[in-house]
Amino acid sequence: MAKRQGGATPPAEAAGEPTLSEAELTVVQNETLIQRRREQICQAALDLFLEKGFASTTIRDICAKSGVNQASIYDYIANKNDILRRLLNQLWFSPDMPTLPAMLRADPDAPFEAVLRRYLRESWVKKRQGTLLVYRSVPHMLEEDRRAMRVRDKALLADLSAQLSARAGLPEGDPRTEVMANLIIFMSAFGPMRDWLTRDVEEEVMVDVVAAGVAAMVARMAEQA
Amino acid sequence: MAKRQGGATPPAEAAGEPTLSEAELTVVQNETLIQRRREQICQAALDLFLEKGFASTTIRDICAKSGVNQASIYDYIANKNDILRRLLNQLWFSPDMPTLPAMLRADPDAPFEAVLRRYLRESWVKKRQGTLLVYRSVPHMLEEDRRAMRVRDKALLADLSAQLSARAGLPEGDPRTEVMANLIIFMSAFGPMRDWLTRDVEEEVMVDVVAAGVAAMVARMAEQA
DNA sequence: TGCGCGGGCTGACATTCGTCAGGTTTTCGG
DNA sequence: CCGAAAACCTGACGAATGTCAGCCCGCGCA
Repeated sequence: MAKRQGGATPPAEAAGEPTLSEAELTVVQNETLIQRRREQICQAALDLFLEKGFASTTIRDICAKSGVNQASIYDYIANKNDILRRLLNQLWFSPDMPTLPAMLRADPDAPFEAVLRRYLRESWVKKRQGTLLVYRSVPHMLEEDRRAMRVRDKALLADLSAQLSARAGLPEGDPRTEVMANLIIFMSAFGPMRDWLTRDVEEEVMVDVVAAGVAAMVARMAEQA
Repeated sequence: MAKRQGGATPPAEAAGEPTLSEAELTVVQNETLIQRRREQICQAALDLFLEKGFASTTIRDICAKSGVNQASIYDYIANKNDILRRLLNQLWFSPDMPTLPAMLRADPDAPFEAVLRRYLRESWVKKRQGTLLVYRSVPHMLEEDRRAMRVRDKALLADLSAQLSARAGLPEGDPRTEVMANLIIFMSAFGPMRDWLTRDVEEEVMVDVVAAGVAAMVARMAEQA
């Protein structure tokens, strides 16, 4: 039987977003089986990475939790790092993970606070796991992947910064909008992460308070202009 | 020569803050030498933990970077986890690491924004490494240590929440002040962490924008009461 | 009924890890 | 200048890790 051989697919430029390359494997041929096994593997790995960290999670752990055999697992993923990359693609680069600047642009006449509230509501839960994974796993990512993440982050930042300038009537390139954009991005990303301390507060209350607070920050910045 | 034997000192309740217990070692007797070596070790370990993560940093790495021998290192620290605990004590539990509620209480008549700005300015750089280390190392901390961190975080949160209620004229226990306190804490903690994207913006500008923004958030919350 | 092939699995490899016993070198008071 | 105490280091042990070669089984087709 043909033994494992993996090639790397180049980043899918088509989607417009940079994507981390996922290895291609040619041992198992049933495509739907591959999909199903990969889902098992990635789900188990995500749980374990969040619980024990990437480096302390062993392939054996992942196999035990996902029910895939220690040898077979290499028919579905190329190596441990490949699992991480697949997770990052799902949780960070996925096109159906909404971004704030995109939502702002899509609805330029809606009030900032309303868009923000909608964005937060949609991404709150989804983002929690992704953000934790990303910021914990930075040291274990390949330099190339780290660069991809930074590129995306910078683009997002510039985009939001421009939107804020426009809405607040500030000149483009004002450093304050950049800082503000930075704050907003990391606020909406890390906010969910912090709720391990606030489990007893209703999600809706949290979203409302955050949205109102951020809107106030932006308004204050605009009136100081 | 007396061989290594470590006992654990109980948390130093005296300081009022919970502190992670550090192992006591009795091999080397020159106390100032111990201090110096420990500093070398901890500094090297901090750099490496931040760069490669706790689990992927080996004792051998730490020895190479600090110049301490692989065997001798166990004359100064009990084990790898003991190094982490010592770092957390320095960077997270240290009494000269300022906290916002303490500064607010110390100066109850000063305007919120001014205190906030002072707090941010004092803690911005110091906090960066500590926060990164803490949030990345959670999976590798002993459950007991994790609990200590959570206790401290909850206390800080409740403290700030109460201060905010008082200053904003909201009833104590209003969930919005808790969310707001949470936001502020993680904002001032994670803010510095994000500046890998914003190295080109002046620190002073950043602090001012953050302080003004947070103050606006709080004001908005107060006027909605 | 026999056979080929897709997929599962046992068992093991080369490394690397944290840790330390015990010998070797340095230091320094007398 | 000596000898003991203090500090340093060589070398190794057992355990755990990522990875995979190669064998096994069972299903569907002839």
